[in-house]
Amino acid sequence: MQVSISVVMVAMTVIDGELTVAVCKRGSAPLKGRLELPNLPLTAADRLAQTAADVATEELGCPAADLELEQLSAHGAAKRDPRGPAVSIAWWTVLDAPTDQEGLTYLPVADVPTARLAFDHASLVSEAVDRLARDLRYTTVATRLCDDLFTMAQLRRVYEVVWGVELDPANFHRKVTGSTGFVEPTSKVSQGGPGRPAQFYRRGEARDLVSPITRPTD
Amino acid sequence: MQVSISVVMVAMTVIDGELTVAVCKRGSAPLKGRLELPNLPLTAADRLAQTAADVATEELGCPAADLELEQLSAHGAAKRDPRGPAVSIAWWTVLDAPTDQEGLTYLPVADVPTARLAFDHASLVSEAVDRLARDLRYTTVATRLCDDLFTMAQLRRVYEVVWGVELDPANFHRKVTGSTGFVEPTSKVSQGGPGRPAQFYRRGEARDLVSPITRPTD
DNA sequence: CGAATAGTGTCTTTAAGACACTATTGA
DNA sequence: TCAATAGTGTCTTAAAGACACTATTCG
Repeated sequence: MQVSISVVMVAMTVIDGELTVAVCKRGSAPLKGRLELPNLPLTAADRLAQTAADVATEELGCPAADLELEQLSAHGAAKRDPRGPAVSIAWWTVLDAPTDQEGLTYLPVADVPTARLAFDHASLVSEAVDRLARDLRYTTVATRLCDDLFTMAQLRRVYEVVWGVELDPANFHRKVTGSTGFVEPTSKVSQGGPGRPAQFYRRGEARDLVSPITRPTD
Repeated sequence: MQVSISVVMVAMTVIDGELTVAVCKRGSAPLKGRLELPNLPLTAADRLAQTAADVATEELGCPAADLELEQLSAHGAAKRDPRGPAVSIAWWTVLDAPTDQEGLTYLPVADVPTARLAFDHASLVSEAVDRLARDLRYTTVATRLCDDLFTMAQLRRVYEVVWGVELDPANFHRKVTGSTGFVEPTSKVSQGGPGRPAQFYRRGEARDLVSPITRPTD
């Protein structure tokens, strides 16, 4: 059986202390005008990863080279598209800041249940948020939600926003700096805010954490 | 673009202290006679999970109701099939024992690199083994690699085979029995072997472990 | 009996969590 | 000065690992 395949992207970023997801308005039928996740049709069978990169570059307005895209899952649907049966392959990624791509908006994930996203996109967001929350424990993905230079407090706020908890600053600092390859200290310090200036860090080489960051209320 | 989709299954089980994967011989071109993973073409776009269940039932000879199938990943290939471009969607599962389905053999995963599996199936096996090794830490999947009734030593051997390590029987016993919902004790005890008879356990209700089983040499 | 395996007790070490305390800035 | 935030010290508690020890079977 021949089906058409679309590649869908769940791109998350933190804005004003809220976890948000990039969405755009559908420009054509079916469900014209409804919010949906950025996506593109697959144009060649051996271009799965390339099409995901294209979605990032063209729909998200962010060069794929700056991102780490990860495959999430594949879903089938019989009548998504009037032209025939379709399968969607979902990917996810995180951005250190919202892009200002034309037509793209960032929807707080807390508002997704009431935003009536097109097709099964609401469940894809929920799947991606679960995946991100899990990956925060075992990987260094949180550093990709921060700027190139970030303070320990900024990194900690990523965990607090995604997990919806408060973490002890002292223990978090010790845990992160004690995890080989998580962050690298720089000689720069923050300035301007209240309180003692904080040291800036940048991403370390590690992708996986040897010992996980404990998520409270486990 | 219209492509054909195949659903591929990586089914693993332990035989004689070795982790093995179910493979069969290709019956048609291309690569006729080469070993490959069990698979079926997708026949309807909204039947992704159903087709995976069909592969289990028809190719593996194991009713899908007895298994937990999990999606692994999707891969594209331009010239897999001479009839046109194709995408494969891989799933994985574990069996408590090899099935005796006609034409199916169980290949030790250690032999996969030299067995020249068709297409990208060798990398799918490697991806599934990694996933299984990871899931042993965080889930109760190991109980599905055992019979309905199993001893603590049999459960421990699953970990030892997949991880390729030795675990302390005393600490393993305490950790597993102390993990809520992992196993349920029965009143039965083993008999016939050397040494003190062991208590039989059966699977508990839990799917995820509150606190992971530590993998040595982390 | 001794060899083998099951299972418990217990000590040591490590890591997490709580939180007091010091450090350094802006108002 | 105080309020605020950064970061260190240190105590308590929980869990992992090592391994001695007991329990129960077979040959």
